[in-house]
Order: sequence, then structure tokens, then C-alpha cells
Amino acid sequence: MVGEFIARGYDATSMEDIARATGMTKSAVYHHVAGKEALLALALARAVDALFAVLEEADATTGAPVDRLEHVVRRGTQVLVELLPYVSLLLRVRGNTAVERAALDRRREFDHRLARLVQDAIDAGQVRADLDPGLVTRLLFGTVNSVNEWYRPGGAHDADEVADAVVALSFDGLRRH
Amino acid sequence: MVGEFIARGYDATSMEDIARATGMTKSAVYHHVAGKEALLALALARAVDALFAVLEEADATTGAPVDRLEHVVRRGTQVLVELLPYVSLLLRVRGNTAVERAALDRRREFDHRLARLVQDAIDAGQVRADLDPGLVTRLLFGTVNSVNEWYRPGGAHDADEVADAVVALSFDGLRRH
DNA sequence: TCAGTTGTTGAACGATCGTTCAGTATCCTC
DNA sequence: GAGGATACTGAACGATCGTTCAACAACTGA
Repeated sequence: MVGEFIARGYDATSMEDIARATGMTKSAVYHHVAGKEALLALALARAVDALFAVLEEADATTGAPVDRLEHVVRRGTQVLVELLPYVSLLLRVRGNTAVERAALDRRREFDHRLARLVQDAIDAGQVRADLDPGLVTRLLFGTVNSVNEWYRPGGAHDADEVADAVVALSFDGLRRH
Repeated sequence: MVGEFIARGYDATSMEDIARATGMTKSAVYHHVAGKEALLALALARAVDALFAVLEEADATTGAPVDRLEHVVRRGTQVLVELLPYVSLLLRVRGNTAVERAALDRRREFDHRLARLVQDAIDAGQVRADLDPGLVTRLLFGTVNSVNEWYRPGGAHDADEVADAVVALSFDGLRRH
């Protein structure tokens, strides 16, 4: 259902596509949901809720700042992989409607929380301070989010392997030391 | 013109939107271009050509593998920023039409060239070999491409600053040593 | 001056979109 | 087994989409 939105994009997916994917007729779909936009809102809420839940986990709120940051990077990657269609949908929202703009607002709030985590780690002297903190935040979680562009279930790597690679690359870099 | 595709997404942008943005009527637009898809094809070609051109630059074809890789990461980031609307459009293509699928094919070829650069740097012992090379390639250029999600002209950073930060983070990591 | 190219217009086209609705099954409950 | 909720259907709706076209203006070169 949400997979159709991902494959074709939300705008390019018709209610007929969704009906076909669920084995119903178009009008049967309207018996269960208010409309296309309500379907989008449900899917976006699921992604946002899962991401915010990561920020509330014990390892994200206690311990050294750099370890809290590492935990959120790892768990954020795992959530992205496990809820791939939902999070991908969230990452592709452009703000065309009220539902989309509400999701973008929640995403922005999430990004602010991430920026604070990065700033705390810098202030604690555990993360390099020679780069702009805002830039670091965006690139760090840009790396995490980029996984949605290529990851496919049943592929060569599971969620943990991807998350470990993201953490290893982000924190220690590509170069051989 | 291409800015409209970016702001709303290709599918959500009508020919009327494009006409309004160019100060023409809808039918006047059709005097200059064959149709909406031809407009997309033109924009996508511009992005793809600029990216492939980076691979042909002198510093991308000579020198130590790790330096060639670093050059492509830096220049790839700069091209993305300088041709932001065009590259963003390319990165959002989903393959709904023949034009989009052709662009995806060219992008895949580009990605293969990137993977070979990474593999060469690993073989030369200049890049860490404890991670899957394919995974490293995807995350590395996922970081580069993620810039398109937030960069806006006239913001706090210019293309060089962003490119330097991408290189610094990707190659040496976040952690303070 | 005139023929021809180029640029533009407004109206209309068929197609497809999201949505609605009256009507028909199917099921659960008493 | 009667009655009401629930699930579903096929057909149609108004709107919007990309595209076409006959008509008209403006400019060009001979």
C-alpha cells in the first residue's frame, strides 16, 4: 500500500493503483480510509513516531554525549531500514499540502534535536570542532538518510550491518590510519 | 523553470505552473518545447553531463587512487551545489517513463565508475578494507548527494566550504583524535 | 510591399484524476 | 430469521491534466 507511493512517488500513484495493490476496488478503499491524503498522513505519522521514539531510548538520554550521538545514528539507521517505505515517504515530502507541511514541521523539530546532540558532543570535546556544527549535523544524518535511496529488503546486508557501517564511516572516516 | 519541478516535484508541477513561471501562456510554451517530458529530459541531461565531466578531469584520472577519489568527492559536491536544481531533479527520478528510465541508466553507469574508484583506493591500501566496498561507495556518495536536501543558494556556506566539509568528514571522520 | 517565418493567444480536446453514491451482497446479533 | 451494521460494487461526478489547433500579431529579408 505504502509501497506503491514509494515505487511511483505519491503524486504519480493513483487510487486505482492502490486499489489494485490491495485487491480491492477503488470505492472499497474509500470505505476504509477518508481519502488519498489520509493514507499519506497515516504513513507519515508512523515514520515520525518511530524516529522520535529513538530519541527517548535510555542510551540516547544518558552517558557521554558522543556515545548518545552514536546510539542515535545507529538506531536511526536501523529504524530507517526496518520502516523503509514509511521513512522514505517522509524523506520525500515536499510540502504541497497541509498534511505534508505538518510532517515537515515534525521533521524539522527532529532535526533540531539531532543538532543539539551534535553540539553537546562538540562541547564535551569528543567530536572535532573545526567544522560548522550545523554542517556536521546535516552531513551526518544526510549519510544516514541516504540509505533509503538504495537499501532493499532481502539484499546483501541486514539493518545491523548497514548501521555499523554508517557509524564506522561517520565517526572514524574512510581513510586507513 | 526547473525550479518549479524542484519546489513541487515533477508530477505535481503542471504546464500551467511552468507557463506562469516563464511569463508565457501554456500554449506559448509548446511553441518552444515538445512537451513536459522533453523539458525534463533537457534538465536531466544537463545534470548527468556535468557529473560525467568530473570523471574526465585530470585529477580524477591521474595520481594516487585515494587522491583521485577525494577529487571526485570534492568536485562532485561542487557540481551538485552549482547545478543544484538539475542534479536534485536527477536524484529524485523514479523511472516512471522512458525518459526517466534512461536517466536512471546513466546514473547507474556513473555509480559503477564511482565504485571502481573506491575499489582502486582499497586495493592500493589507502582506504580501510574492513567494510564492504559497495556499502562504502553508497554511503560515501550518499553523503555527497544528501547535500541537495538542504543546500540553498545564498545560505551560510558556499560550494567550496560544503565540499571541504564533505571531504573532511568522509575521509577523517567525526571523532576527535 | 509582400511572402514567410516566428511568437503568441484562447478555446477546446480526450484522458485521467480523486471522490461520491445508490444499490447489493455478507455477516453478526438477538 | 429478522434487522442492522459492515463490506463492497459499478457507474458516474466535476476538476484538472498535457496537448492540439486555428487564428492573429510581429518581425524578417527581398
